[in-house]
Amino acid sequence: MASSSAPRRATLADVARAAGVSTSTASVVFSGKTKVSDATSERVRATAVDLGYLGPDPRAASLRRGRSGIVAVVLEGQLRTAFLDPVTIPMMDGLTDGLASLGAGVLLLRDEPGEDEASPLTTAPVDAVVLIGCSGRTRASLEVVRSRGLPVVVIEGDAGEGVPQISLDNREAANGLARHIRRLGHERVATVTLPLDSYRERGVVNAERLARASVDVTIDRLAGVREVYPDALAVSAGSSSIDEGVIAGRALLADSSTRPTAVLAQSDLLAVGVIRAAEELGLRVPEDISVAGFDGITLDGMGPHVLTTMVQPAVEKGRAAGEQIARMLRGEHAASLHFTCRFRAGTTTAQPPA
Amino acid sequence: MASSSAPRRATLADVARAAGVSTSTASVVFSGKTKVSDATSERVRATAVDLGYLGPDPRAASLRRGRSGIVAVVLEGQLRTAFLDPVTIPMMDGLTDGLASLGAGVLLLRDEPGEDEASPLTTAPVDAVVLIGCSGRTRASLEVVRSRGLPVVVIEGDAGEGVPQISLDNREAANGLARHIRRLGHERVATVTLPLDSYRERGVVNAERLARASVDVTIDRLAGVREVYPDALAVSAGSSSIDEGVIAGRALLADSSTRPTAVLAQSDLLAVGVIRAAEELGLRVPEDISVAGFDGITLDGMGPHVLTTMVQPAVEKGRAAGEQIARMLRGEHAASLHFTCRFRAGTTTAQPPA
DNA sequence: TTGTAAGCGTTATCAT
DNA sequence: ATGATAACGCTTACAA
Repeated sequence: MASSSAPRRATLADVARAAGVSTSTASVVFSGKTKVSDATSERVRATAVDLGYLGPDPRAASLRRGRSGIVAVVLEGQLRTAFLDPVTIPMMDGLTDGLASLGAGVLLLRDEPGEDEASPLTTAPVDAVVLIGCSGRTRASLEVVRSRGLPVVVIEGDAGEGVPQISLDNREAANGLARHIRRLGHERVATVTLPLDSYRERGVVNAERLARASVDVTIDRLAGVREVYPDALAVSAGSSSIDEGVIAGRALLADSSTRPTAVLAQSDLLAVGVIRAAEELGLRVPEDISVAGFDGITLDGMGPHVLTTMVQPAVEKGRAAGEQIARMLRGEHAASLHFTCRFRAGTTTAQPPA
Repeated sequence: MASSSAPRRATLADVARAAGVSTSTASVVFSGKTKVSDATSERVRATAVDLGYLGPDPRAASLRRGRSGIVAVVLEGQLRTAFLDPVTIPMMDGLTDGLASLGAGVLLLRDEPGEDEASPLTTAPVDAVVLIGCSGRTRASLEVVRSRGLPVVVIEGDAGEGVPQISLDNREAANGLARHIRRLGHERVATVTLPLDSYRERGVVNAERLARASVDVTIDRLAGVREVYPDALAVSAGSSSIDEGVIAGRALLADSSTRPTAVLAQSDLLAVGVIRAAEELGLRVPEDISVAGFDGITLDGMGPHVLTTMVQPAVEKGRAAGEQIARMLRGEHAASLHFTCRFRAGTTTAQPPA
């Protein structure tokens, strides 16, 4: 069918010419932005089919319009790592929702380890950028974004001066959880934290390590607990996962003489791990030991337990980010938004053993 | 600083003029495609800074180049659903890897429920498309993609005529697992399948339901098992998750008179659920009952068990898709690729009880 | 309802 | 090493 030498693709101009109309009319036939008589519309469409015209080229349209309809989301590290965190996915879902009014798609970018100068972020035809978990390497991305003059929103991170951010009441929520534990009568309480920095070292969090910590979420949630239990023993996990929770849980619970009666984990996954570790050691939850989490994710495979936790509005956070982006692209003023967690009493916390 | 009326952004032409060079020279200063004397390069860069030029506009560049550097990935349904499947994430990681040689980013699109005519896929400035799990609604996406004349690769799905696809030896692998079970001496074997279609109904899979099934993965894995155990009882799960595995497991194991000695689950998550159900019922795995999975994902929180399973090369599948896309964009011929699973003997299968 | 015309900001080719 | 020039394919005031 096709001729042998690469036949230049038909363009809107070709169609217009062949149909005997102006390019503007042809354009409008496809965009529907203006009324066109049925007759011409038909004729143009037919000619388009004849010539094998495949519809307006989005690249040309986006140049002309000054919009590509694409918003970049910059995630830390490997996709794998980012999506391991169960709150990421609902958040992304919310984001696509919030962006829906723009009809914008989401371009996934990872912040490259740095050496490579040509970050895709430099050359991607995006209208705006969402930065997630602005820590360490993400700051470099922020620089690129600012130097390109793109609208940007940061989720769970501090981008400083006038960058709208979507934040969570991490300290207050952790504090609330700790108060719940205190109300139950617990006195010996320990906490399992998320990683303190990109090195993700496990172990007891002392003053020195804490001073060097760079992940705000971790710092804030810990601060909230320490407001109630200033001397709570804290151990850091290598990541937010059940396995890490098990490791931390064993470390915390193995020695029955120093064993806490309650453990506050900084994520639900870690909490589940702590529960596993407790069960391994023959401890019953919550009779022998209380465990609370953080996030309020829907956890597959939890069995009969309902985790006591702080439910964070993950979808809403994402949606809010999307909506602020939409505002900025409409030329409106975008604001920082602060979300609060909701306490959920579960079956994993109770009074300490007598 | 900035003047009050919206000051048109500086363009490359502005910079060139102000620096006293041609636009082509200015362009090359930024792209590095040709040698430029240090002197001019410096001057152009300095002028750019002076004028507040933010670098070449990717939208214009992509029109001129005919490339946007973006590849769309179409997922079924909500992001949430797509990413619930633990193989999706490594696959996406592989995909971004495979695409890295192009410097292309990945645009996440969900196949909309249909009514909305203006699918983002119609207007997104993408160079190519990857379709995942081509079932049902995804076919509509395929139509759009073809009518736009975009290069496309399908993962785990049949797009027919000349569309490169990345496939897995689902039937053979399931068969291998079943043979492993038979070698161990099992005779009463049941299987838990993935959903049969988009209705995702749970329950016994009879001939009638099987005839109406539309998900190839499910059909093929079941076929592989039935080659070895033609009469194996099959129950379908509502999704690939631990909770669904528990439900199916209870149904299968509750009645001790009809209880199978081995259960082949079509995914690792389902297998974990079956194991939970077994333990609930006081059955030991693998002493009382053997359980095998499928996928070979790294499963957080599995404890001491190592699942007997077929490890599928998820990352490689994604990478392969990316590489085929890269070939097509270079004008080379792209091929369909077939991947095979690798058997992994774990601790969850053994001889049937005596 | 349709046409005219002026870009959108860049890059590639080919000279010089 | 640099410059002139021609696209790239479309949208949108504005005019008719």
